[in-house]
Amino acid sequence: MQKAEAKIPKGYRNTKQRQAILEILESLEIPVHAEDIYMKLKEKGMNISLSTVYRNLEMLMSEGIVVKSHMMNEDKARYGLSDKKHFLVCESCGKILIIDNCPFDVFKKELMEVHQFDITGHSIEVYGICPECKTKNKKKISA
Amino acid sequence: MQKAEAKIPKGYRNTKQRQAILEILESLEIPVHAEDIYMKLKEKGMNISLSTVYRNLEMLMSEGIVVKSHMMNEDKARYGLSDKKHFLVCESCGKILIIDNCPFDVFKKELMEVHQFDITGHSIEVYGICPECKTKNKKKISA
DNA sequence: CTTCCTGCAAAGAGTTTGCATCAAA
DNA sequence: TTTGATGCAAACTCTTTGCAGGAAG
Repeated sequence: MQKAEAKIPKGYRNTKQRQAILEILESLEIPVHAEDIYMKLKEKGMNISLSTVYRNLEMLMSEGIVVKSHMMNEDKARYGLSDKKHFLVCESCGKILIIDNCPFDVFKKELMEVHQFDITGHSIEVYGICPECKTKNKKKISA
Repeated sequence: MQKAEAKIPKGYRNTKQRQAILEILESLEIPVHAEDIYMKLKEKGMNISLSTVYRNLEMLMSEGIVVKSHMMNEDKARYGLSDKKHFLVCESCGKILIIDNCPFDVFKKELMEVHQFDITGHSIEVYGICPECKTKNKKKISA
């Protein structure tokens, strides 16, 4: 199974900033804050501004390539390619895992019938405590 | 099945603003913006400030009584009692329905085993087009 | 009385926008 | 050459915070 490569959609110019933003998003396992993208590109020596990042993210969202999500307990949004949209978040350390087998489709049909909605998408975030944090907490208690 | 009534948790003073915020939350079917709560109380003639609303929402969240959620395409958070946390949102008109039978528990066990997480909570938002908007769109096209 | 809570105003933080310049096509 | 895209700075909006006065217990 090959990774689908996100490309700049037709009708938009191929600028190096735009290209770089897409590459960053592809290289990441989890969705990130707009400023993370900005910082990573700055570190690479690229001349880019935060507004360019935001403007491109907005364009990519409108084209369905990027999905925006808000984690509980976070004040800023995260952005990621649209195939990474189901998360398992550790409430203790903030670690984020991607859930790749989404069981939602089973439920989707029922939901469409009951509410007569045409379902276009969904977003799932699951919160919990990761194995590492569970271990740390045990140590604290027994110490 | 009787509706569980949310009360001001122990250790906090019983002020009329706090009480009123809780009553508003109980009276609503769907989660609302902080400013909605503020406006509703202002309309009722209550002397209250937006910061009081935010401070109380924060307290209620820390006590697990209120849940904060960000809808896609919205810039501000919504707050609701914690039993109302699964939404069906119309992308066209913004209408929000509560999904009350959450199928997630089936999946939860598997997730805990695979990732060794202690699952503490989750959030689900489903997006689509509601029946009314489907009808409107059809009319537009045929006109 | 004591301490928490509130209202007000100001500060903060993330995101958006206006505008002149730059570069893709 | 044309027009979309960028960088910078300023503007906006939601949310948080400091502080002095007020109310709950």
